[in-house]
Amino acid sequence: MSLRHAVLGLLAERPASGYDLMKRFESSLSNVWPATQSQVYGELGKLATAGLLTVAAEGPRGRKEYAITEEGRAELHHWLIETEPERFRRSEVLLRVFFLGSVSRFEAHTYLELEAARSDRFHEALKDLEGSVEWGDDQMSVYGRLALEYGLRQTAMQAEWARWAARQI
Amino acid sequence: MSLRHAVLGLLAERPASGYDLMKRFESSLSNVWPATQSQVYGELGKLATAGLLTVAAEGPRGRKEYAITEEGRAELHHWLIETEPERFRRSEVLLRVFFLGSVSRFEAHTYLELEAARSDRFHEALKDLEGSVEWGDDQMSVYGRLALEYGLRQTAMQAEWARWAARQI
DNA sequence: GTTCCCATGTAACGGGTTACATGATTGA
DNA sequence: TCAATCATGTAACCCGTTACATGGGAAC
Repeated sequence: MSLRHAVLGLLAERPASGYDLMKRFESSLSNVWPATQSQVYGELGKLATAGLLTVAAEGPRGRKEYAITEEGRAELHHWLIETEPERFRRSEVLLRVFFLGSVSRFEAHTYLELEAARSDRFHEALKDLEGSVEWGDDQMSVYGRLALEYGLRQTAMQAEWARWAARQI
Repeated sequence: MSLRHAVLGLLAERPASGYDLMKRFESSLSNVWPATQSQVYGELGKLATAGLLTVAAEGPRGRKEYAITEEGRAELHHWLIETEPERFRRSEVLLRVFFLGSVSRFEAHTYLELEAARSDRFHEALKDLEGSVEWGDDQMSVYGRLALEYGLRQTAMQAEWARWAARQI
């Protein structure tokens, strides 16, 4: 049920149309909470019906600009502060590790080395992203940087673990 | 589409009934790939129809013991070695971080410290698990330990990151 | 005038969760 | 005999993905 909060969170910063939101999902939230166009438009409709958003303005080409309401802000705050986030679940990488006993040691070793290389590549991609984004003083820049640092630490840890695991075999 | 591979992977070790599989999902895979009872029974039916499993034996109370076929093993091997695992997606913890600008600095700081404490608690729970499991020489023990080490490193990294992030604010 | 970008929506499908429904066997 | 455990299955619902469908406005 977090897509609604992602939408509320983005609109809390400033009003936007569904189209605008999609771009922001793609540019800043894609690694954290991806969403498709049909999902976003659907959710905007539901949130407006529920009174957490309003259509603040209508523009050309049927553009509807949504703005968060007081109830919307209250719901966002409630979610952020008073509810616990879901712990991580479902890792395809780890699921495979459980079954490495069903292939040869050589294949298992290769899998883990490959996984290390993939983590390195992702780590580098995040560093490139860090270098290419124009970081400002806005909300998204400040907190987006914290999230990116998490990604850097995560990918580094994954690569180290995979190399360690490969040595264990 | 990984539930089918989880089922194949468990049955590759030894034949089992749906009921047996559920217990194994709960005891060893719960942190990596949780599954519900209705999912497991449904998947067993589909896999048997597709010829990746067979009903090897029937027991009391309508018990059906499933065994993996050669095609099943081939599919498991193909998935494990020749396909790429999905990279991590959707972190509710990080989604919230993006929106910490919409609450006070004090609340943002508290959230991150709380997150650090939650990571510590999960880390300790994993250590307890490590101490309580009877580790043998079987496939699941060897590779399960690698997965558990990942969890330990992950939770440690999360706690460190959250404390670092709290200091940034 | 044609191509890009802006802009919104619907439909079909698949996977996951929860709840419902049923019943046999074992052991205290 | 009663409770716990073994054992299988179905139905409804929600969420996410992919594909389809449509059209206005701006710039060249």
